[in-house]
Amino acid sequence: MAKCHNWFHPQLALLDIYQYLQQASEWYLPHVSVDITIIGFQEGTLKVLLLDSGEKWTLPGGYIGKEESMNDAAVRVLEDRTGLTGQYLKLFQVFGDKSRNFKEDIREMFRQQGFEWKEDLWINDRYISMAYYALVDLDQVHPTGGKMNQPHAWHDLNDLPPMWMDHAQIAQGALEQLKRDITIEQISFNLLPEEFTMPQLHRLHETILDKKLERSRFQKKMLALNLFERLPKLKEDVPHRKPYLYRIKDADDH
Amino acid sequence: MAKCHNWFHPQLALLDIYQYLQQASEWYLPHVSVDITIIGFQEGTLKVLLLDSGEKWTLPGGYIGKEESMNDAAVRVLEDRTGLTGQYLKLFQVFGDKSRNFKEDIREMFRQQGFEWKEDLWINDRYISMAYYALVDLDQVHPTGGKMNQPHAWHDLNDLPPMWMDHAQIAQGALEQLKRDITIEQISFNLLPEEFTMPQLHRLHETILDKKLERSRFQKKMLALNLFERLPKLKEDVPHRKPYLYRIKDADDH
DNA sequence: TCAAAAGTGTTAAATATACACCCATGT
DNA sequence: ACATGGGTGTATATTTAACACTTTTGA
Repeated sequence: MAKCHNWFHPQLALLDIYQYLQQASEWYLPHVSVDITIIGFQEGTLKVLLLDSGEKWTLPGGYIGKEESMNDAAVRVLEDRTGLTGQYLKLFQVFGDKSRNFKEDIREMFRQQGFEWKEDLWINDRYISMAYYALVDLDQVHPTGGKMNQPHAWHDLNDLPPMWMDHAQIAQGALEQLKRDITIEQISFNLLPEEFTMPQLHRLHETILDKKLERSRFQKKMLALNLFERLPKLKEDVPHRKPYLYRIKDADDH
Repeated sequence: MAKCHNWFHPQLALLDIYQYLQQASEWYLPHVSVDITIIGFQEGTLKVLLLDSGEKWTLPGGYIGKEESMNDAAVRVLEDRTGLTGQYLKLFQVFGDKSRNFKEDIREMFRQQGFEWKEDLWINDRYISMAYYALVDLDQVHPTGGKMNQPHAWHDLNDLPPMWMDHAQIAQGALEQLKRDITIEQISFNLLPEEFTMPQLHRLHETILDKKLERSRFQKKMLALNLFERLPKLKEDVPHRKPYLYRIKDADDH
């Protein structure tokens, strides 16, 4: 269920790996992968969930089953990594360059892990990546590392570590798409807890767009959308005047 | 070079067809196709270039070569059909449903054409469609029917004939994307001749968005963009006062 | 000379912007 | 009481919308 460059785990025996690759090439569509930029928001910065693959990091990804719809594959991969369903998830771009393969990276990884590398391995193929981004409430996520229990961590989306292939570019593309999207439709609340305050939403938008937004105007514009309903006040943990809590209005009926 | 359901031509001998299918499965990535909604504008209505495949019509399409970038494949298909390069061309959606195959349609077509149908034909597979739309100056296009010289025709985009599979849905999606796109970026002029008038552009936007746009405001907004430069007047063929001609300013340098 | 289409201007409404003011809370 | 952050109001600028007026042209 993991991606071409994420399928292994140190504990796996040699046999298991080649067995897994054999099975995968039977179950999945060849030459097509799904990569997800899972975005969270914590302590005033945007985070992205990455997997540790040795020297470099990768986006969580997977393949599309031969009997599986593309979107279902994306939902499956996201759930596998975060344990969450029903999250905001959107295909935002397709990376289809002919030279897009992980051959050299995989060879290096095999060398590091002491596996025998073969030219005709399924995962050496050229892949078209279906690039999704997902918005999650970071505090709700308990990353599992997927079925393979891979090492993983939240990284600053604006300060990415060395990443494989074009994965840094994909994550960057996700951020740019997110910037465009929140100026048109109201989706940003997916990054916040179910109950949130306007100052929180305000800081979130400033962080995503990376620019100052006038406080008064932002609040009025958001409330004028008539999408949120006000609840009693927020108490705990805030040092000064307690802001109102809001949540999305009638999320189910429309 | 043609699409799974468009690859044949009545003149082709039986041998040629199976030979072609054999070659195609060697040259192209499996399970992935490229379909293009080629949009033109004529006599106040939006047109789309369709191929005649017997009972139903299809969008022009093709496959991605194993050594070819996805976008290059789209450019190639578009040029094959229209003889044009450098047109506005954009991936707008991916259709990845698991049940997306042409099995029954192909069987019916084979029956009509008197070919022997086989269960394991390459073209019976499930396909993920990379859906592009292209904007062309209809008067510049001399549709060739592609390398296969298939029958083809311009159809009204708002009054589509019976089409294969989800091709009507794809064309509809292209139109909806175009509506969204022209409200944000100025791309509509790609549907007009190189030199055009503001009334032409005005009618074009009204047609695409399917609603009245106030004439005065539209003209001022367009000119305020500072994207067009005014030329001498349009003469011939117009019945009343002759409008100014415009063209895009500095199309090359920016 | 008149109707139709094109080009431009003028005013009112709606929105965006900037900033001011008051409220609640912890120190 | 005062500094900080939150909530709201008000004056101004900008943009959008509606419509009026003038010009050109063919019938």
